[in-house]
Amino acid sequence: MLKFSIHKKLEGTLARAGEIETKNGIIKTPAFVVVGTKATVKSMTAEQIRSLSAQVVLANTYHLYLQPGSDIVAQAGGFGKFMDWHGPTMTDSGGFQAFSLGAAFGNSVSKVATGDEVSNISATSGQLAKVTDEGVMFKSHLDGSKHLFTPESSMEAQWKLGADMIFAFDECTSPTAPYEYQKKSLARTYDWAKRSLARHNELDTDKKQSLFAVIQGGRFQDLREEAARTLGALAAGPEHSEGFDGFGIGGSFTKDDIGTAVGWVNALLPEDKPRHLLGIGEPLDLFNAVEAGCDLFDCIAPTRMARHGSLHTADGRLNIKNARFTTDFTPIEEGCQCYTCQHHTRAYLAHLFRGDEMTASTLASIHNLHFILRLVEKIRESILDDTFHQYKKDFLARYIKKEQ
RNA sequence: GCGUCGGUGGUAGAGCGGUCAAUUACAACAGACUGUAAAUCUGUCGCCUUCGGGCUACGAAGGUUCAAAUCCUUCCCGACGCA
Repeated sequence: MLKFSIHKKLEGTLARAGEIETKNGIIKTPAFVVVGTKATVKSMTAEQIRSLSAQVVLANTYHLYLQPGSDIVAQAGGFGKFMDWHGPTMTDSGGFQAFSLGAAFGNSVSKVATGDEVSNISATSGQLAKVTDEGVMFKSHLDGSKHLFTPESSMEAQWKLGADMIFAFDECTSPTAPYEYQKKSLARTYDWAKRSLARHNELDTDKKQSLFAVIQGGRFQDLREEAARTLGALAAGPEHSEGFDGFGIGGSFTKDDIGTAVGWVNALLPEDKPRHLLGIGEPLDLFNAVEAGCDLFDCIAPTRMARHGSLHTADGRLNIKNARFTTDFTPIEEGCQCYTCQHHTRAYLAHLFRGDEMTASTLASIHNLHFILRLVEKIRESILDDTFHQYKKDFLARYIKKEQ
């Protein structure tokens, strides 16, 4: 069971800086959670993750359940030990795969909406996930075999995976889902949260794991607020220790309303519980979400972008594969303290990418994770010393739109 | 010297009379990516364009045909075989 303490609140906003204490260490919040879906941060060793001063690693239940199997991970002593990560850990419930393998499958719909999506829940061709009130029927993307995930089975799998913080099984809806569907789905996610909590309490009698409920509701204020109120009421408290230890905020927003919509939720959630914004990790979004009261963020963006050659700099992202970098013998970013920038040039990275060398992914991931981890660290410091607004303004003035 | 088979866009390699500016792959040039179906995916890729189309192209030069990368002749180049 975790302890969460708030050290400083930023006046006039919902932002706060604090600490989460887990049995495997302390997380200074706001914090960026590194994603290691299959008990590995793609292309990186645990030692490299440590060297970045990452605080927490999140793995995915769906993936580890399928391969190598939850029992094997349990035998290994949990996914953290399995991968040689001894700090705090989290697992996602598999709920996101209801979206990524379901409504999103083959539909070029992404988690962050543009706002122009057409409401649509009928495009079901080739989907690998089907949602019912009981749970989600997955067709494994690995071998096509069928697997039913329920709130109960997700809790059981996450129990075996052994993370410090786990998530209730939820339905992550598509940005294209209309209001009526979001409303119906929200009721289901609420029901699943209660089922998750019940099963979690049966399994975790020693309070080893902390369970986060997930707030859904799409882009609709009334649904988001309803979810925050109803699930917030189930938070653990002095007289009710078997409640939720934190909250995840999931589902879809547009980039523009990410701050405001998250704020609707956090204004209503119990203040003394950590809030994890699921799957968000671009600089602008991080600033807005912190300001709207979020404490934790996980995102695949830094590592996936890195593997695809898109690298963060203070002046925006650059595509290292562009022709202009083939003879650029400066670091990705002048002054960057990451291993990659301390030892290698843009030209070298460009060469590794063009040659499809595996080291390209590693070096690029080190850089992007360093960039995002340091960014969130600096955001935290700026809350503590009351310079958040200035820092946000200065950072974004350079980062947004400016091309190198 | 004789014979056989070949010479196609940056590369490899399809096409073998019209539907061919020419399949495909790679390379190249750009773009996308937010709880990882992702070391992935998308677009462009002869020149010009008012995006309708126009022009020049399949070793070179001629020729046959309404029509040629595709057929014929000669030449040049390459591989192999025989001398």
